[in-house]
Amino acid sequence: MVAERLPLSFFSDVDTITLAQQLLGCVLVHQTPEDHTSGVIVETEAYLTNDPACHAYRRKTTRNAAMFGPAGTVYVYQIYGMHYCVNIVSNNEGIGEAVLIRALEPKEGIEQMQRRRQTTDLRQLSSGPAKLVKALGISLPIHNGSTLTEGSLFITPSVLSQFQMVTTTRIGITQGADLPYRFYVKDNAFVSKQ
DNA sequence: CGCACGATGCTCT
DNA sequence: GAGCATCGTGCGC
Repeated sequence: MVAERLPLSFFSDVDTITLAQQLLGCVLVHQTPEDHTSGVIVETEAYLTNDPACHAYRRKTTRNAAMFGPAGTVYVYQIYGMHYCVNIVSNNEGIGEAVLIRALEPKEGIEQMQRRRQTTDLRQLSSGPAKLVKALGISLPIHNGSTLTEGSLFITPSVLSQFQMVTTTRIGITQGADLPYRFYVKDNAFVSKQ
């Protein structure tokens, strides 16, 4: 049984905070002819256009250009010189908002993920925004600016029938640190930080 | 166990 | 030139 990609309307018909909440339980998939890895999204953060922590807060630049694309666009950026993080762009074209994917529960292609992450510890495979990018083999040149309705990186519907969601402030930022824009699946072992 | 810190390079000021 | 939506290690308790 192969789950279908979520349609564009899943990303375009809701505001950014709602999308961040509704992405919990959905499955992020990287599928190429030689590779199939995936994980259940268990932690997200919303970044809004009027939010000082948002990369698109000031203006459109080379780095953040993908954030201004239509909902369902992929935004990948490099952080601390050595890591990469992946976002799902939300809201209308021209408005720089997105949802950061912060943690996955490993689902398919676990051996491949273990090779990429150089660890067999399932808890360490994708329990952080840069960890999951490495585990799934997401790359900036290939995926930044791509669309979830086409291409090798996509999202399929929720596999969690019922769960409790926890809302907190976001992790690792100084600006906008008091905003309650982080969401995660309660008691899930793969959330980056309870 | 938890906390502190260094790695490392690009982007924007 | 400063700062960064992180991670892994190393040390102290």
